[in-house]
Amino acid sequence: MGGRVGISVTLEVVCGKWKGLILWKLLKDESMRFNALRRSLDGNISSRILARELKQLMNDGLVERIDHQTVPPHVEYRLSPYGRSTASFLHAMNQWGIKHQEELEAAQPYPDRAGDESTS
Amino acid sequence: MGGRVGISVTLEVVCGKWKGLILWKLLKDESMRFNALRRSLDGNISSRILARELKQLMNDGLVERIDHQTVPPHVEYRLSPYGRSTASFLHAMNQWGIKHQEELEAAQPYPDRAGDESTS
DNA sequence: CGGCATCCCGTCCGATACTG
DNA sequence: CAGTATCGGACGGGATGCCG
Repeated sequence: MGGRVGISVTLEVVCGKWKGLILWKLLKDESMRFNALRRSLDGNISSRILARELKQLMNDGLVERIDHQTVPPHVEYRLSPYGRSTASFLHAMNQWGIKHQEELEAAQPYPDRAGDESTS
Repeated sequence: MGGRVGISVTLEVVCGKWKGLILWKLLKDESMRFNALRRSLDGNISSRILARELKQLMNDGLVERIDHQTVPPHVEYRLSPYGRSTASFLHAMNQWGIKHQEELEAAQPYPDRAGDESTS
């Protein structure tokens, strides 16, 4: 068929709005605490979503959770050795994304605002 | 912030269940007709979805549409030169996906089907 | 053949509130 | 601080049917 390829697997792991960003962030900073990570991600991911994404990432064996067992809680998240292997395609995606953005700007200096004259 | 990075852009372009697969397919076969492409994708993508994905891909300048203007219709889709540049990260994703699958099998020989009663 | 229209459902994601 | 509970909206994706 051609459908059952590695791409699909990777997509399942990285897809969605946040997973890629989380991995990317964790790839650069050794480990991060829950709320620190949360604030670093554009600042507008809800704790509910972050918790879920993290859980899924842990399920896939990419992220490790270190609970310092203190009060107040101090939990850190970091990439597992295997999680670090995502760097291979994450870097490629990042590079391409940067170039793609330039491409877009070059092709459409003014994103079409059909009808939006704003004469003022 | 750290959120506005290339990754996000790439994710927006490739994310979803099909986009990556479509690009991947088009990357290997020079050009394909609508239904041929459709059948090659695991066989179960609806024409509605394929049409939409293709449209979005064209919007992003990655895919070109060649209409032979014949009756019955003969339309072909192919990657634009820029679309071919996605190979950079697509290959990386594919490689990783293949390895990740092995990793999963090694770790969990029997994927848990918890809650899957399917009483039918 | 290559689509578009309609209906529908499940998931993704976010806001808000609350707990240990 | 590090989550969980609940609600609701938006969107992705599929089934079916029809049209040029």
